[in-house]
Amino acid sequence: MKYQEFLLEKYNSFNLKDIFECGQCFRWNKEEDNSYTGVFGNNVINVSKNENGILFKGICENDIINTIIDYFDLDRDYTSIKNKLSKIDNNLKESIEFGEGIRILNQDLWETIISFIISANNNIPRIKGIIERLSKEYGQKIEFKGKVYYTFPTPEELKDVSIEEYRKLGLGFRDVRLYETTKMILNKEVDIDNLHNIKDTNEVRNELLKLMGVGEKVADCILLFSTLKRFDVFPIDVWVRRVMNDLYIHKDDEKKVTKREIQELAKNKFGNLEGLAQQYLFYWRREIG
DNA sequence: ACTCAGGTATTAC
DNA sequence: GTAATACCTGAG
Repeated sequence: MKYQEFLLEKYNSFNLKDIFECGQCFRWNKEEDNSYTGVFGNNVINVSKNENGILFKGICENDIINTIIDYFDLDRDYTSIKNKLSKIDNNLKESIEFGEGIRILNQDLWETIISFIISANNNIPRIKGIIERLSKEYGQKIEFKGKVYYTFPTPEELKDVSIEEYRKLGLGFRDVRLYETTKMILNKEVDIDNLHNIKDTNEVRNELLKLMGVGEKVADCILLFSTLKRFDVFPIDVWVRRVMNDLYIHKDDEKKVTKREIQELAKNKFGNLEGLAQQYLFYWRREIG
């Protein structure tokens, strides 16, 4: 646990806003100087861009270089992925030009599960608030630059938290879902460590769906945004439904578009990169309005 | 007062 | 299987 720095000089597909505000994470916040600071694992990292490259600095548990390469998915060739997807059609091409600096982070599976359970039928400011309060109450303290940050609580740290205590943090009806899911994971009723060993995405998905509060959309977000890193899923929320209807389906009422319909279309059009296609389209549509 | 927000669980055909 | 409905909370 010590202060470290890492300057990434050569890079592609790396834009701070695109990465941190494309909807995949909840714990990265913009600073006055336009850098972003976030907590992941036992690390507090500040990321900024300058003429020399991308600068990462902060409190890091292990070697910062390897930590950053892993978390920011730096070994993946996003350029070729974007080229491939851009050829599919002009809509996708435009959305990729808009979000050209997106990278899908390798976020801790447990944290991603809980975060997206909290996201259900909720809005982003409130989701972020709940996650911060949960971390402050049950996580570990880390100090960086005179400010105090808190790690996301582990399953063990939430072991004895009651439904009432969750409710006090403002979780609303999601209190039971956190309580039950934490119990199921601690019991190994669902062995989340083992999920990384399962090849078939649908099989992993079915395991996740056993968790209380994890439905299809949340399961797909977990598959896409966590270390599970499955790109062959297509999370459908209101924005994705809207953009898919407007671009390809053209029904007068987007609520009449079924999930199956969208999923089949996505699979046919985008193939095994559908998850990334979803992310570019989602971000584009949500930002443009 | 009322609607809406990164949906899910439950119940009833 | 598919459709309808309730659900915490806080911001606009």
